Amino acid sequence: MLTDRQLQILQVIVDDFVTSAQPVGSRQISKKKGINYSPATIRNEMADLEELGYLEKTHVSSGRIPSEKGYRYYVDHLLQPTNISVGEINLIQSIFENQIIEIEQVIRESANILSELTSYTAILLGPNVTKHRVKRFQIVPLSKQTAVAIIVTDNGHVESQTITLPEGFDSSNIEKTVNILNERLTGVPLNILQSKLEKETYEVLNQHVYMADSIIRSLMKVASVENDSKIYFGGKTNMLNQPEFHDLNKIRQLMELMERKSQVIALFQPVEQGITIRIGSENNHMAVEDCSVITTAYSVGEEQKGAIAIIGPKRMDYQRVVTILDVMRRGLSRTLSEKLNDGQ
Amino acid sequence: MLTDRQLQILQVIVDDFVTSAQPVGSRQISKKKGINYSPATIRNEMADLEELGYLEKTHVSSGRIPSEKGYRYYVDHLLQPTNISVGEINLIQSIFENQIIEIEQVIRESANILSELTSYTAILLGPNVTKHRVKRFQIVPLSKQTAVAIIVTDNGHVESQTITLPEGFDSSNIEKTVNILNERLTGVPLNILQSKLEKETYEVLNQHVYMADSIIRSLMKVASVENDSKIYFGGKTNMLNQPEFHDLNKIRQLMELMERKSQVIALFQPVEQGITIRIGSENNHMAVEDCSVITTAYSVGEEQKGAIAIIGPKRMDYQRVVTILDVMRRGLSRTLSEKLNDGQ
DNA sequence: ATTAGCACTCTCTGTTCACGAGTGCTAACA
DNA sequence: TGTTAGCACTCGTGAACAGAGAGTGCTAAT
Repeated sequence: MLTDRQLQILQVIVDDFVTSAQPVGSRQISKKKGINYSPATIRNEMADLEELGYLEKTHVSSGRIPSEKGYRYYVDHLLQPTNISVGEINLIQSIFENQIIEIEQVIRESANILSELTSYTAILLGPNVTKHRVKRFQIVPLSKQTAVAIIVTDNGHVESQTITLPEGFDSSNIEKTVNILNERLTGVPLNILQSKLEKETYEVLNQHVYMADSIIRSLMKVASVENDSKIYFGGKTNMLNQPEFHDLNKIRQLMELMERKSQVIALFQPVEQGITIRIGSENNHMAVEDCSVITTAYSVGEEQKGAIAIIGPKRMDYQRVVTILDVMRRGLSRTLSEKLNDGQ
Repeated sequence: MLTDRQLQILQVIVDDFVTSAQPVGSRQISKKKGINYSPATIRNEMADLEELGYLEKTHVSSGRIPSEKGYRYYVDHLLQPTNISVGEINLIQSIFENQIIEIEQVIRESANILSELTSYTAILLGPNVTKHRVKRFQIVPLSKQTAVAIIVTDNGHVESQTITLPEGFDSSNIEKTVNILNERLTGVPLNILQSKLEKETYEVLNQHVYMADSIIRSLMKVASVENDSKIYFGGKTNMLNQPEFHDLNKIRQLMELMERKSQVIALFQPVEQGITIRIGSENNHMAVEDCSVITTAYSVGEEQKGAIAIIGPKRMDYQRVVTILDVMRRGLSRTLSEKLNDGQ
């Protein structure tokens, strides 16, 4: 267990290092107000903290920097809610005030504002559409062989795909198909749509229209809604301003990570209640081993969840980011849920 | 006018510098086969070429590198068609062979293959949808106040938007509206849809349904199809491997450029027939002053055009890129036009 | 017209050196 | 016993410098 004085010193070191990016020396600490010990005393404490694994040195006679364990202790025990300025809160709120705006646009804006306020990189996952329910099927013929199949969900999300029609599949066939689909599948959530189509609907369709299996196969494509949601970035290049990213290789790794959807989504895993902070190697990915990732989820209505992440250097202003993220999460959840309810 | 020997030397310098990224010296040139002059002779010629503005030195006793004017001369006069390997051609063709694939997917793949083959960054502009014609309108009600308005075009493109319905706008109103829209607007190209809606359609609608102006205002939103097309990237991080981009500032500028849609589109301007090569400052943009941008257009059917660009360092393998780009352009035009015709 | 030879310039790399910041340890002190 | 002053030691940084290597421009010879 750490003594009060050790906690105090750890806190000062983290706070100082976060802003300066320079190893913190004993003299520097002793000059901080609230600290009334000589540098020598502080050196002794720092040696202890290092032995316990909370601090590190960059070289034998440098000041100390927090280790991952040190950051972890800091975020678990020393993090205090900060006040962010009224102006900043207003900036966040301003996104939600515009009434007409589309959901997608709100999220896009949020990503930008988050990155601006934190000067780190913001990633937003759009709300998962797989829980949406089918509101209406539609098939619009384009030519004798092709048509567009459309699914509208109860939230106004639209999926579409051009499909090939079987030879001789005429408009009465289309009409029958659409009727059966709407009758049988309205209200079905997208994530189980494919299996429903394949099993129950196929039977019925087969009895009433010609070449049902061909048309079902086409429809399966539309129903295979990307189960990974859309990704929105803000401040993708912000990391280039951080001194720890003066290394080309790190930049490349990070940029490549952000190009790969699956890896970006992996950053959010596992999803937990509240705000999650993952420091450096806790992210289990080389490209972000010098980064911390702070994630949280927002909810739209009861079932759909989206997620927010801020990626910054390990030397991140955790207090500030946590506070901002919390404001944003609440705002998004409230606003998007309202929009959803308006729509039902 | 340059002598044959000067041309020969210019060509060798460009070719050599393209692969080595190092200033080329006289001794090095004299050892190339096809060159039968001593280093001293070559030095004299190089001094002349420098005086004429085709070559530059990085410092007073370095070898020479091509100036922008040198590159310009090279691409205008010395570029010879290269053969790219059969394997590479096959790789490109392979994208087009898969029959089922969607247009969007073909373009996405093309961007990736292009960046892989060139090891530069590829940008593709999707075909402009503003020339598509309306095939079908649809309004799907979600609740009493909201609905989704959908436009399907003759090419199978789908635009949708949630709209607010006027108080008391019931399903018979919706039906009437949709009928009028389809009757009046089928076949109208998207780029003039808004004005048609606002003028002619408004009149008619106003006579038959309740609160027509409110509904028209909502529909205008759907019709405001983004006139700038979708952008697809391949190998966004490839530039990080180029030695001229060891400078953080340049990287940042380039990355930021690629985040801004309008600036990316500006890179393609002006669009000209055939393949356009813009070298360094010819691009009129700081972020790409050390880059060359090679662009070309592909066509889908008769009217729609998409565009392809390759961004690399000025020290780019122009011959290879031009050849690859040409293969890709033809392939894309042919394949996408076929897909389009299948659909009509 | 071409080329060999030579002096000169500039970059690059490695070395040395002094400086400053910071530490760990010991001994003195309250 | 906890705290502090003092001191020797370590290491990173930046400047100065030297030598090697690559390449040039010029002159004189071919």
